[in-house]
Amino acid sequence: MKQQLHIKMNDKLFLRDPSSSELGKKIVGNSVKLINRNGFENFTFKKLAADIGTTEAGIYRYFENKHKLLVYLISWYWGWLEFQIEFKTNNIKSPSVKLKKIIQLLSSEVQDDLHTEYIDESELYKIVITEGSKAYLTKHVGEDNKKQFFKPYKDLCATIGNIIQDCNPKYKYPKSLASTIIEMSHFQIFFMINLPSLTDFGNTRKTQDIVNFLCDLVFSSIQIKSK
Amino acid sequence: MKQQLHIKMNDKLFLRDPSSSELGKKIVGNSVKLINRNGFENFTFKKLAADIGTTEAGIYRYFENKHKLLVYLISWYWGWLEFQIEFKTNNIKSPSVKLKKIIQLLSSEVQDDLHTEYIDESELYKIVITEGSKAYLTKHVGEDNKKQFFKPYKDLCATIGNIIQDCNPKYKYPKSLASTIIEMSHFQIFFMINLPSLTDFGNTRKTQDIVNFLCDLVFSSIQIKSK
DNA sequence: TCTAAAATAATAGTAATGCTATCATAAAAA
DNA sequence: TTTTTATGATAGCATTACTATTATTTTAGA
Repeated sequence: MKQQLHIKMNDKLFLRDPSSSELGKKIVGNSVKLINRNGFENFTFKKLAADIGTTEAGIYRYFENKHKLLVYLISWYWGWLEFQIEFKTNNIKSPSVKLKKIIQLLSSEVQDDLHTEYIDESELYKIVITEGSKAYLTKHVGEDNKKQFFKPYKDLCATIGNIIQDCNPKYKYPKSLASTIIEMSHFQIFFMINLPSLTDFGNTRKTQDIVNFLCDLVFSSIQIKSK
Repeated sequence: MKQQLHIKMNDKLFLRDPSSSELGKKIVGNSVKLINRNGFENFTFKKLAADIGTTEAGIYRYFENKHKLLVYLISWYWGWLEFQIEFKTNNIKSPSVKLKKIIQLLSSEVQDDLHTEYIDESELYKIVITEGSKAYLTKHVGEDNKKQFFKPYKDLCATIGNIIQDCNPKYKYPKSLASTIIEMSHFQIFFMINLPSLTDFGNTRKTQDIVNFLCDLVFSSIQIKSK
């Protein structure tokens, strides 16, 4: 039996833990596919229920509403990515090499991680790009934040901020630079694909170009003031 | 009579031009207030109709749906801002001074511009920050883009990109840097207010700090390679 | 193994949302 | 003055976003 990876989730995000049952796993797994196919706005619990052969009410037993499910998915992704980062930068000493690796992980298409059976990370990555910001761009960010819904995102941002600090302890904006890296890695991908004139990568459409852009941005910012 | 400023809008965004009638102006003006109060998700044409004393059907005669109205508002803002930028950087020769001024305009709370009677720009600015990305983060970006819905945004990005080029003709990512400036000026404000730990401005909560951060980011990126 | 608890399925129902259609009236243009 | 155009009033309908009820199945504990 393969080693399974379990991401611990904030239990205020669900009514019943979806990872604890087959139905729950189907809800999460298929929601990823459906949101990807239809977009979050056109995604409904009724369609999801039909898709997995259960009823709307069945899904409401797991998630209060579709926004909580979205936040769950996005949180799951950030938790998973934090783990990936930990794993893949584990033996890197140099903070700048580490930072570069993180930018790469943020900007590159994800392969389905076989250590997680019911979530297809490459599909989830697409959702994070297109729907990710909708998790917090709401009137109720404040309350959601109090309930710690954005902890995995904030943790990742703090991790990256610390590495930036390690690169240059005098740099004044480690956290803002960290959130800029995270957001821009995804936005530039979205723009490159959908509104290419907002980027310099419309012709090549290579994520490597985005990595180069972000590395250039980050390292010129933090090194210019280091000596 | 005061000089009136008219922003020319893409006429595929509406069914009847809202700027051509009192009702239309009320629809646009009050939608800004209502979206701000309730958030875009909880905003409905029914509520808007009640608010301005008309009927739902009345509003549908102007806008096909609330998403088109949102895109209209956001486009209007970008058009208005482009004009502001033109106006306020008019006599500035130095491209880097110009760029700094633009970053300031993007990041600073807007005063209600009295040259536009029915739209409160300071309210609209809040919508642009919280709801702006929802205009394009959809499954139908592609079609919307073909209909030129995002032209004002892309024009502004091109304007900024050109100024960046003027600062340093050798800089490789003028457009991506431009879109980064635009997006980040707003995201950092949103984060500062709602998720302050994602920024370095949680204590001060001054938009000037965001301006400083972005200027630092931009000028170290473009000048490091200039001689 | 029997029993009780918990999870699921099936069905129904309700208020709100996102529209479209119709018709009467009022205002503006020809 | 007539005709077009815009608005107002009302109705209706399919879908969404839920909640509630009951029956049935699965699981866990004694």
